[in-house]
Amino acid sequence: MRDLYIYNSLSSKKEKFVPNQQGHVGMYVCGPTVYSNVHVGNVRTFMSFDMVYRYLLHLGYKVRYVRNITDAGHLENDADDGEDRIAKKAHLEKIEPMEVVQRYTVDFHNTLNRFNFLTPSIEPTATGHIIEQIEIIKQILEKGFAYEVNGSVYFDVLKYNQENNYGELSGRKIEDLIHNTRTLDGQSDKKNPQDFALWKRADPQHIMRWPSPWGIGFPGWHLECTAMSTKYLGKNFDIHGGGMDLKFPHHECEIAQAEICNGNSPVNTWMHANMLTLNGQKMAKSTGNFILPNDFFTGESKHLSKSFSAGCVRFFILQAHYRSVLDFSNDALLASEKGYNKLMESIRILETLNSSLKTSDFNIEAWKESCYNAMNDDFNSPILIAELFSVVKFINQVKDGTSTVSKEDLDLITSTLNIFVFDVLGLQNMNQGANQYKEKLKDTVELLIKMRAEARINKDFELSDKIRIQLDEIGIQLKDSKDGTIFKID
RNA sequence: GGUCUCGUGGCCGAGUGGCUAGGCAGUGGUCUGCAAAACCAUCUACAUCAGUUCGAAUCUGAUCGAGACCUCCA
Repeated sequence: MRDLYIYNSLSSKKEKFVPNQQGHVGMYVCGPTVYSNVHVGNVRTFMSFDMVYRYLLHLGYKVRYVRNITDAGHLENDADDGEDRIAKKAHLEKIEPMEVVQRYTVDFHNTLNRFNFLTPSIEPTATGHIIEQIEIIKQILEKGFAYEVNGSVYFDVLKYNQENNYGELSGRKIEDLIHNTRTLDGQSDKKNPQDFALWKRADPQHIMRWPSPWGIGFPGWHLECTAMSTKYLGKNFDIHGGGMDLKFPHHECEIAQAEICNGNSPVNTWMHANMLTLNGQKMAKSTGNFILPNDFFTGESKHLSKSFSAGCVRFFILQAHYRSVLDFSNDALLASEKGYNKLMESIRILETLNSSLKTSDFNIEAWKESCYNAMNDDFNSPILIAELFSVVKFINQVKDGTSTVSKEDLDLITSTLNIFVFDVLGLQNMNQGANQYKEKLKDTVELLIKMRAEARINKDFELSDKIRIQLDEIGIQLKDSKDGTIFKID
């Protein structure tokens, strides 16, 4: 099998992926701050890494996939009086911060489950790692790269930059940062605006508070990822992922903290998933320009003309490369839905195909290789999907009798499609989950098909059309072919 | 204002110095009692201008336009 190449944000190049430990991969992905429902943009990022995780697993790697839950420390802004997002929500709703965390963590998991996500190996929380975070702050203070002011501790970015390169990931120069930093009110505690908080003093009214050597307070946002990635994946690990918008300053700060604390660059391959836009603008909670996953299922949104299945949405998202901006629109989703249904339908047809002695001009081995080549080239799911459609066409040709397939190749198509459609892309198999009702429904529809066929033989087209049209209205579509009639349920 | 990315046919989206992904929509055909589905064929492209090259949508420069980050954000 060929090598896997991944685009590394740190070098801005596609690089051959070689894990630290042969056969094992450590991957950390920045998870959500659980202060509100995840929107579709959030889902896209996590889906990108779900696909990465799935493909690495398929390649046979033992992957430790860590995706955190931020349940403390994420401030509204960087000013001294910046409010913790969770605490703010708790104030507003007059409930405990941990009730906020619980509510939206559950929502997060429910949403991802509907989109058929695999569960990460570890899903640690910031509040569960306060001790580890305090230990890191101590080390950074000891090494002289942080300073304490009024019960808060800040990372000294300018000092760090003397020996290291702050901005190496996002391609920024410290001089530009200094020059361009907007002055915010209430930043008096910091020596420089570029410095970032490792620990913040908690005001008496601040409800999220922990004791520390510097007084009662709470950890800074960037710190949790360093603490948890180091704890579970080590001082140097293979892949760190997150949304493009976290590249600066969040990931830059993570690198700085780890460099000082551990003495080396923490991550070999940085991966950044691009934004999902709506009306050409980034989907963001703060601007109100977003749609929630549930809107797809109900269809009740000004942006949607109808409801869409989770599988269809998943297909829509994976039809774009994870590093490209994807613009969401109802029309694009409608087009994807048709393509998705066509793909799924062909998988169903595949089960009914008869093999013959040999396969006519379709090279299954070469096709399979093309699928792997697509994924090995920086997880190019759109190319993979294009390849899948080439076999969809072939399947339909065999069904129509214009092509033939050998038993061996039929098995190879089936196994390869199962790998890429279900294991790698994570598209749900609508054939699965069969139950007694489904079986009975099938028998019922087949009875109607038989009745319609009889009506057609008797040229009673009024009755035959009535059966077909009324079934269609229910959402059951009949498809005639030379070999008889099959049906499809939307 | 600074840094970066992008601008592909009716829509969405790959790709790349010569061999014109794919899906959806359109058109013609096969099939059908009529349809639908499927299959076959087919039409729309590479923002603009200039340069490099035997050859550029792909490289370079300029222009215009869009977006991301610089402040919380997946």
